[in-house]
Amino acid sequence: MVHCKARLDATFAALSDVTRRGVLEQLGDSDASITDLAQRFRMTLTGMKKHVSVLEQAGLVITEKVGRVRTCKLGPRRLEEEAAWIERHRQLWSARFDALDELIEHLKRKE
Amino acid sequence: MVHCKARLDATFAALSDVTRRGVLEQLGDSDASITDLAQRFRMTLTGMKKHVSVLEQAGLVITEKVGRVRTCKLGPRRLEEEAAWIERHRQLWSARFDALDELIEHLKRKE
DNA sequence: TTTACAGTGAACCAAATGGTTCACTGTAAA
DNA sequence: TTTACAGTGAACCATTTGGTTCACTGTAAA
Repeated sequence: MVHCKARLDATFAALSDVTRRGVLEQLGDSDASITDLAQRFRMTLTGMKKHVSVLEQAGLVITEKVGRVRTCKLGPRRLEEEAAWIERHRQLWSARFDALDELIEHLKRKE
Repeated sequence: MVHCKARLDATFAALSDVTRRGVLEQLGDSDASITDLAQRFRMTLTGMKKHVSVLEQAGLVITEKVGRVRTCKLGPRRLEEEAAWIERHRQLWSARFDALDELIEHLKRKE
């Protein structure tokens, strides 16, 4: 469960960078090499490699090196945990706003 | 739309810290002052104030200072954008895995 | 067998992050 | 009117982050 917190940390951190979200979008479209990605995002090979490593660390991307090219593709994680976290909090939010709505209704009826 | 990217950045960054997620959970339960939160998370007032500012910046929390105490509560944003982003990518993921499943099925039938 | 190319790792850099202390302001309570 | 308390801002600090360059390895192509 501590483990789980750390993973949420890693995943949300990975998603907090616009370049990395872009890489995920790209990989949703088709697999790509480090060179492909570096070109598309106008960045050094080394720089892109780091981003890919972050995504890989978070389990969002998997890579395989064959010959001299490393191919990146979307990983097996489907963001279930993150979706669940957000959904849970949407419910908290909603509950509170609903309560507010009810209160307002109540006050209205009282007048 | 650039605006939107920046907001996703800010929100995911805000969510990438375990303390800040904890604060959101707490505020889902009940409103709290900076002092309350600082105590609960064993942190300086100043430190907690910074976290709250980050959450406020991302629109996840709103605060109001009356007298000398600043009360924090969940903000009007309900993480719709973030949920949408994640959902969209869950679909991308799923589509790719479904395609893989189909390929496997196809290969099986061929044998 | 050269030569060119994809990636990698180390070293470096500036900026951001997560935290502290300390001095201060403003408000509430005695 | 003291005094205590909640918050704030500035300054500082260590670590992380997002990026670079440069030297290197290994593989593919000529």
